[in-house]
Amino acid sequence: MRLATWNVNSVRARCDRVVDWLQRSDTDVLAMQEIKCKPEQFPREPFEAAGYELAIHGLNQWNGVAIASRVGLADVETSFPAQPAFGKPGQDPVVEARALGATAGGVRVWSLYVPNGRGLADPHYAYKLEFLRTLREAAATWADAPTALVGDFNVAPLPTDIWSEEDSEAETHVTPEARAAFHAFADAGYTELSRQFIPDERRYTFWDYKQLRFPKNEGMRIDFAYASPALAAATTGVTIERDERKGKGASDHVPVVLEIGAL
DNA sequence: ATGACACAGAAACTGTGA
Repeated sequence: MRLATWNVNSVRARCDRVVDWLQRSDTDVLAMQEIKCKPEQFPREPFEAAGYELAIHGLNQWNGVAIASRVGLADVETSFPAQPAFGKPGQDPVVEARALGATAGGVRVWSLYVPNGRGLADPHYAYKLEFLRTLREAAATWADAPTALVGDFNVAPLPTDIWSEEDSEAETHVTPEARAAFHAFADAGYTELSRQFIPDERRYTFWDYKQLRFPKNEGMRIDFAYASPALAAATTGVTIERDERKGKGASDHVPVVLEIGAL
């Protein structure tokens, strides 16, 4: 089975490219982030015509997560236990559309879009750390089953996971706190599989649209796949689909794909 | 060889992303 994660940066703007890649890559399950729409706005038809079922969680034009599967899709959850809410001062906090769980092909798949953090003094940064902490606590209770925590973690865990640690637009991605919160999933029994299979430096999953970042390979590795022990043992390979960043109409992120054998 | 921000809606601008 092939399981992928991809921050698509609007599924409506990217629909053709996403479905085309799904079929070309022979992917069975795709966890998407930043679909940027409500369920009723999601372009279901091309996915269903290609043989995929859908689970969709979106509240408005921001965030939004989905899972497409052609190997079954069951037991959908639209948040994890104790997932934190966020709201601007004076607004009611909302549990945003940043997590979606479903069982596909025998794997409990969580499509995750970790908050950006915005700035070190911004409440969004505390929200990001709290999101990672509560997710890890929930994940610790799932570790006995084949479980995949995949998505955009918005953390560059190693200095070599970012083209420049001085990039002010990514200051919340490289702090000791954010990196510790990322690595803590290992304490819950999980293995990050892209690192295990692709230890090379400067192998990024995101390149900003601005300033020729992609042709200059000035990016970040921020999309990851944490696996519980049973899933980690069954995974035989990982790829980063760098070619999907090329050309007009690309997302600023590319897919990360797990090749999974018998569980 | 990949190419000089993009997406959505509150819309001819702002919020958001990273």
